[in-house]
Amino acid sequence: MFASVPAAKPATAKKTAPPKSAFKTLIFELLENKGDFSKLSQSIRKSSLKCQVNQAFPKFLVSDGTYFLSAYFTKDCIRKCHAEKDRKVNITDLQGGLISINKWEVELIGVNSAEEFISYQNVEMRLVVHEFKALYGEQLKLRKFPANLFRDDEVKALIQHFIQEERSAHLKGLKRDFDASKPLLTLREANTVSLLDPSKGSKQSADEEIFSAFTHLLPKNKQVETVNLQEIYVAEKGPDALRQFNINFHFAQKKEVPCLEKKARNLKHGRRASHDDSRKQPAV
Amino acid sequence: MSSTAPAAVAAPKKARAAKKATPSKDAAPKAKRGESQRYKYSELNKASLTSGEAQHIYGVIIDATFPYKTNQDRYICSLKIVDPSLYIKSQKGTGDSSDFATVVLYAKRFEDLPIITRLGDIIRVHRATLRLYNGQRQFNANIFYNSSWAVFPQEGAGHGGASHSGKNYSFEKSEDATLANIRKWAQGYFQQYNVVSSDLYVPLAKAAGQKSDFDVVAKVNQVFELDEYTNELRLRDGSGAQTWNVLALKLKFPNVHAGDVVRIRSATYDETSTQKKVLLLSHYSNILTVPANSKLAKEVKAKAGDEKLDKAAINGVNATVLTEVDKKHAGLPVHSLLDLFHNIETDKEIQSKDTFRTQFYVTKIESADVKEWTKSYDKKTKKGASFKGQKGNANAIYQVQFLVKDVSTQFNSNTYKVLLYTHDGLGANFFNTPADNLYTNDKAAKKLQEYSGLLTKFNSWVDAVVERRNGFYFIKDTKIAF
DNA sequence: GGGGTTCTGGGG
DNA sequence: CCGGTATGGTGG
DNA sequence: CACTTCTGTATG
Repeated sequence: MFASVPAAKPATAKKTAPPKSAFKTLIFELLENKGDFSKLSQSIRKSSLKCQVNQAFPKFLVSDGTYFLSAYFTKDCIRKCHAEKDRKVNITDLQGGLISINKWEVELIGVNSAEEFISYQNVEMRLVVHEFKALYGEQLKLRKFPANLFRDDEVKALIQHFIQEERSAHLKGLKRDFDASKPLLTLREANTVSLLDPSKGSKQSADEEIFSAFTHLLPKNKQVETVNLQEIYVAEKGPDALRQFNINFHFAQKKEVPCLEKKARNLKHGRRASHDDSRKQPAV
Repeated sequence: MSSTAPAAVAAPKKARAAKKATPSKDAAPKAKRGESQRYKYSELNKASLTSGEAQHIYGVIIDATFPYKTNQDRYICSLKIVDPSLYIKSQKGTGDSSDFATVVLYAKRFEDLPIITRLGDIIRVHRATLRLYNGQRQFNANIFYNSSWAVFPQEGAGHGGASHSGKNYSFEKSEDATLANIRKWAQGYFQQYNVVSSDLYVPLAKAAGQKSDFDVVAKVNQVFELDEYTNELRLRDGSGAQTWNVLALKLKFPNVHAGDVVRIRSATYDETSTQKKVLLLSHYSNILTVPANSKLAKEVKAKAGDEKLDKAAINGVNATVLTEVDKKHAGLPVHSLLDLFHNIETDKEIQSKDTFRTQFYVTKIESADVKEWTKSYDKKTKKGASFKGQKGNANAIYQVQFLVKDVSTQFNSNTYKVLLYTHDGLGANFFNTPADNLYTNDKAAKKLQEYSGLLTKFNSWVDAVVERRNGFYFIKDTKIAF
């Protein structure tokens, strides 16, 4: 949960209590406001998000202790944390640590959910980080296994609801001059009403393609610019490291050791009698 | 008969795994020539705890995890089994934890482990080692080395329909009796005993209070297709009025059906869901169906009951089906809108039929003006005329178009027309009120207005039978259920 | 082993 | 020099 | 034949 976010206090009076997850509250609010971040209450927008970094690469995943989503950094943000003289912060070394995201925003964008697993039905709530601080001292007593926010039952329903409203608004605004004199060739043509603007000359048979041109999803050119994480990785660790990272996929290698937590763990070594070998001896 | 070595049976189905399971070293496989028994099966409670030798066992499965990954190159499937020498005798109340054995199967690949979908199926394990773990008899088997398993369905005779590790599996003729015996015993056991004792799961009413993960035994009241990958199961066990929701991936749990009683191995209470009750699963969680004729399934079914549909429940929180289909179509297969409007162009099978069951939600109803939902129908000209300004209700029929959508067409830009045109009698009872002049019949108009609102509400679904006539789909034998 | 993956990040 | 890979050895 | 274990070599 957020450190200072009154996440438990939705701007609008709701019938149900807010969920015990900052990210879930956030997506509730954002969808309720049709993706308009500026409409969220100031107490939410100006709060800091204290998050655990679940993974730094190849996607930067942060969790609120319950759910994780993907975070994106602005150019300014990267520049600032790389400029720290004494304690330069490497984004890609934050895995396992805590960060406090002090300046941020969220936006609703259209993506391909077949490729982006931090999304649902081609909708993603994108967390853009303008400014953050690494919290080295604090302990990580957050939930160990956060879940994908976009796999939550209620979040899915919420996004479905959003899409459905977008669609029916679209449908309502569609001027449909049905030319009865024109012969209908196929059953599909006779029975299909497309959301696509017929005046644009688009083919009526939009069977395969994906429609996500909803008015409240930001197009690419309206999104806040963020730095590609792979570029950050190369900048911080060099091109060799990236190559090594990719090689590690070819033959799955050892688990990457989070930079921040690999110190205090040389104490335990006594291989507990693992019983995954029927020929090994001792019972318990 | 020639008393030769047992013939290895070619896998009857396509093998799940790519490995071989040729008998390898250890204990039993020392069949002297002339002897026909290479494997000797130990009763669960008599297998040696001290020898450390590999042993071979048959057991009845009463619980199992889904095969899950534990690190870069290890997968585990852990199960509970019983047999006539070691089984849970308590019918209710606390069971004795020593009254079953556990089996832990280790493998390098997901495909090398069994996916257990039913309680009561029989598992055979070759070359397992037995040890005591937390007071339990635990059989460990390294499938990545020389152990192997085979799972035989509780239903059916012989060893057909078995799944197994390796490319093939052996089956000696003496095992016919072994298998038949344990099947018979299991049958009786499941009918007389609860099998899953009450300390092995918690009532749904107590789910919210659980500190960590827990198991559930409940009836699946409904399987709702949430999206192209996911079903939402509606569970009840009679311990409270609530219906619980759990998301179950279609691919992972393809065999869960409405009406089944299931055991969920490992769920947690979702503290973030405020609008409905939700259970969360993990990658090691499993959903196992409890045999329908078992004592346990019957008890749970009797307790769970059905959740009746009422208008107040149509609040957008849970997806709700507002209609019911005439029982005579119970066997009619369901087709998606993709089938009805797209695949029909190429699929001969669909082209050859004209009546389908289908499910959809309504994005818009035309006419937008409810009073225009009915017309006065002229049989000669086959035209409907508005009742506006008219008296009486001569030849009243419904003429309503639903613009609809479903999971299969979720991403495309289309909405599809499904018609309620009652001029030939199709769908005449859909709205539970005969077609009438809605400019004069205020009561009917009001009722239809309410239906209109509920049908187009988010999470409202229509389950309908449609008939294709002249290139259009007409609803029939379907009515709103309240 | 009553559990924690991932080029598999909607079987794992 | 470390660790992963390829190769030969082993039991069934 | 598939698996484990040991050894030597190529690779970085």
